[in-house]
Amino acid sequence: MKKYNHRQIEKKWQKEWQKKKLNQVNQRSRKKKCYCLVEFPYPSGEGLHVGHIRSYTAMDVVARKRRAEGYEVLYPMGWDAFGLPTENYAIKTGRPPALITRQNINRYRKQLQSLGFSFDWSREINTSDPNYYHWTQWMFLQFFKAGLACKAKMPINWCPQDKIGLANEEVVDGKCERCGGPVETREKKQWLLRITKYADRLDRDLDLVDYPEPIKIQQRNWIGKSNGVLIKFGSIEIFTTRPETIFGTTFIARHGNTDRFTGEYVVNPANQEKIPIWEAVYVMKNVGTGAIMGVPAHDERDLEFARKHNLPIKEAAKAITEFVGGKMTTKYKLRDWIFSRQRYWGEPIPLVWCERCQKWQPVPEKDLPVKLPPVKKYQPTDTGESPLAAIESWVSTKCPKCGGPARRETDTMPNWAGSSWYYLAYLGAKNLKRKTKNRLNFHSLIPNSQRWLPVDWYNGGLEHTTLHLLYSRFWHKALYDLKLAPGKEPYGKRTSHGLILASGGEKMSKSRGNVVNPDEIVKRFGADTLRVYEMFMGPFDQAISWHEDGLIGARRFLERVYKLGLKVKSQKANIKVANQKLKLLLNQTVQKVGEDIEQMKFNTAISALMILSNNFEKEPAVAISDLKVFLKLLSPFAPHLAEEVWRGLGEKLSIHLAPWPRKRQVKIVKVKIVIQINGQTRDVLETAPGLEAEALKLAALGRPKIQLWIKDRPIRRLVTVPDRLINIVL
RNA sequence: GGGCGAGUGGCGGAAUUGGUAUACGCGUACGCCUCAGAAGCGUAUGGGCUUUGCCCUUGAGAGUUCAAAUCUCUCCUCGCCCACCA
Repeated sequence: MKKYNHRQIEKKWQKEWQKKKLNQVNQRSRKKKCYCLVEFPYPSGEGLHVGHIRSYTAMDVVARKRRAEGYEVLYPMGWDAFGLPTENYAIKTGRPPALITRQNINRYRKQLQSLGFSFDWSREINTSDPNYYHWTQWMFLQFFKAGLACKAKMPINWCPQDKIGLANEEVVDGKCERCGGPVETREKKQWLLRITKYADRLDRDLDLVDYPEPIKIQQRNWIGKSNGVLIKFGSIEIFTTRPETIFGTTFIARHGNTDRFTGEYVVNPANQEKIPIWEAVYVMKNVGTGAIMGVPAHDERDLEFARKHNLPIKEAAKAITEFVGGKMTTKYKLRDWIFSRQRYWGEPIPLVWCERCQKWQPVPEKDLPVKLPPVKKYQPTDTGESPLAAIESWVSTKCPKCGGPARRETDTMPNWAGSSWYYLAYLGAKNLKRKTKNRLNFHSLIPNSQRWLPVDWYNGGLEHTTLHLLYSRFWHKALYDLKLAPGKEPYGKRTSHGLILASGGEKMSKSRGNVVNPDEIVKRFGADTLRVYEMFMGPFDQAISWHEDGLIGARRFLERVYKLGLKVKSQKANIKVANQKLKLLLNQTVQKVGEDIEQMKFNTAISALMILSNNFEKEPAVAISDLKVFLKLLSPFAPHLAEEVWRGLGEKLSIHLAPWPRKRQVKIVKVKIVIQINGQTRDVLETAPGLEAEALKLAALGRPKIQLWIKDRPIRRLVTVPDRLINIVL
């Protein structure tokens, strides 16, 4: 075969790797472990997004490097399969969500497999599988029993025309996305998970993990810890972080729908002054105590409010020496996690309401999972309950405690539930499939968790920083307190990828019609080209636009590598030792690629590989061992092509079983020293390294170009940087 | 309103973290190859000029320094996330 035929090559090696089970992890291995995790996709109808590929390729590169470094690597994949779009599609088409989900998953799996990711497919999980949500429900019950779940009235978006509750996403500019009518706020009793109980630990334990600083900051801001003081103004207790400004208080305000004076007054405990009580829109109900002391002299919003309503604005108050009846306290902005949805396509909440006991009773563990019953209509009911409420035979049940008549909870869980513990589920993926699973307890379901947790490296999207990532940390901590999971934190290291935008710089979306289909690219250019392009296109953590032109560059690079393989294979003389320059470059590349992968600077890693292959091309002959080092460095990025060329050189074992190249010390024989005059580069000197400052000075001054610049002006100063630079200041 | 980022050729982007600005790739031009095209290969490619060489150039302006894309300050523009954070 003389031409780089990506279709044939990629299919061949994918089959071979699968047959040899190259990517299956041995959980009991004695080797050092490395758990690499990427956010599992929601199997939507649109198919795999090129953004998924960016994240998955990056971690695939890391996983492959770790294997080559001798680690036992777990790199799993699964499906975050519950969710609103599938349900809405079911409503539209009348087809069961489970069926739609199965079809979407099959498509996603095929797409992911076509890209040659080294996932351990024997551990595939699916959050909508009853074997999976069995345990999501089980964990919810543990939280319920531990007092972490409670029901409370919460506002929801309500469309009076369609008579359904709406997700935030379905409300566009205050209007219902379906009918365009106005959306109201309604109070509804919802299940809450008490994440606020963990606010302090979620904040504090960020010190224990290796997350990028902006992510830590964003989580801290979201949790919103603030130390302040509770002060009573008569019957109203306010929260302030600035107690010293109390003398400047000219009014008290609590949350209201409009700005209005209540007609009531209280006394300022600091100076016994009588001040009015107002209701104000700008005061937030959920922050602090929901009431503030208005200090226009110190707070701009207070000032604005006071101006608008002609309230007195005092000049700067004296510092308070001792405030009256105050109490030091800590408040958080974080709110409890609303855990119910009035929807069909989610995990049923495994509780029943018993009339006789007048209590919510947990479904006994032996009766788990509470399976989603088949329904005819997926529409929410007119009353805003989930479609499950319409199935009387399912709702009506017996109280597990007293045997009396009882009714099932018809709310389901949010999609964040299943994804909160999936890193654990991968460890027990094989057990989840077993028929005997009901006899397992949680500890034997998730084997070796002590050894395999925390996740060593978790890559995902920035948009999940304050939702999934925080929920999952909370879930883990709750499990930890119940002695169900090891360690305080689930994820040791977190990184994030930048968004891939369409070529115009806009978001890719179906409605804009600018979505790039990876299938076509794999077909036309090959999986390796797509992988290399996505790693080369720009800095990994930054948003970047898609440019089809760049694919051509990646493809050309791989074609040249292919040709290089043919050239080396057919060359007559077997070169054993490369020339000095090449040897140095080879070792620099080993170092550069290794370091760049660790820092996720994939674009410069590929660039270094291109420079090396360009240099190989210029040589009349290349040592086979040198080319093999290059191929090994390339193999995490372009696993199929690297394998093909590697085997073509006579190797019997897969390149992916070969060890990562070691750096060798190579003596540097020549350095370029920049000669500057007044900070401007005027000449470059090539010399042996280790030149002393005095010798360098003489060499520099001896250069004719430099002579011309200096003429007879006196040298005021000399600055030298060894083996790098000399600056002559005139 | 708050927070986090980012502004470098025609384009995507490099820059040893203060030490040759524009690596690598795309595009473009010319040449080779070819009956011809495509592909491939080679050379060139920030701008300007009075072109052995010189001057300018990292959003704008100032500052620190022998030396600034990099550090400091002021301003401008763009992206993302959150929200009336007491």
